[in-house]
Amino acid sequence: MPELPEVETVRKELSAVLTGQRIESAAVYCNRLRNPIPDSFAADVAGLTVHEVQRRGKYLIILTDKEKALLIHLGMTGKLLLKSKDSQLEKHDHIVFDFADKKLVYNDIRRFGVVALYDKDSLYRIKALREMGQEPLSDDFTGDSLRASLKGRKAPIKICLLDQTVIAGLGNIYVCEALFKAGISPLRQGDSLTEKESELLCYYIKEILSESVKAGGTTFRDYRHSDGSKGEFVSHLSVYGRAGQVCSWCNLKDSCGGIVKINQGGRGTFYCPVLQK
DNA sequence: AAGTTCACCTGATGGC
DNA sequence: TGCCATCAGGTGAACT
Repeated sequence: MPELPEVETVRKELSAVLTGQRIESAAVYCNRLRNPIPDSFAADVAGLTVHEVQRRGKYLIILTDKEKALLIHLGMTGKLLLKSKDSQLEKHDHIVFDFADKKLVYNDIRRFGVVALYDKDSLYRIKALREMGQEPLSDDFTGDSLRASLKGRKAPIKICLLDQTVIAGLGNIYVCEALFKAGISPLRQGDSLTEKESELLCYYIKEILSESVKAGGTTFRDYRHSDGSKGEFVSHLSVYGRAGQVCSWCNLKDSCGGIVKINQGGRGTFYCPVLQK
């Protein structure tokens, strides 16, 4: 579910509400997430004060005092919801953090997410963070750096772009969308992109992600803002979830294309075979 | 090393 | 109505 724009949206919301706030107490209702939550978790986070909410790829990093950091990944169906103190516990609410006048609820239907507390200095020793690729919205992510990280990659470009060690934060929706905008077939070998194509792909990755952040992300099914509302970017999607429809480019050019759905690595890929070569 | 397949989990949807 | 198969925005382990 949540890719970079969705996680960034939640980051901004949590940062605005929780910075400077203290976790009065916490409760774990189900500890079976991707990694089991240790029994000491609730006691360990109680009393920590939020200093800053950061994002790296699809991970949220909540930095607190006492040199601690909460690491959160929303998996496929994770949500972080800010609720009033008197709100009721709902189905799939697994962890509740109580603040002075709010509570932060971690809800996750499929329980593929991650919630863990680390010492600040050990955080970046975690494999996923240590090996994470470039942030696509940073200035040092360029056509050249993208091409360099794709060097020697024989897997399809679609698969490469989903690899978080190649580039951080892209998921199935935005990979499909960026490849469409750049006119590149998802079937192309990763290292087959020319200098010009890498430049174009880099440009559209930045564009699609930043436009989606502006719209508060994409709610295709489960994703929600921290107030429970939906992300508005879904209406801007060109190919994802649009199998059978005529693509906007073909429509403009009056050619006979249609968006098709294929399977790559066990996941759906949407693209226009006429436009994307 | 890098590519591929599969498991993890719940719920929605569609065919019979 | 029920039952079954399939699919879903992610990732990491275990194969080749």
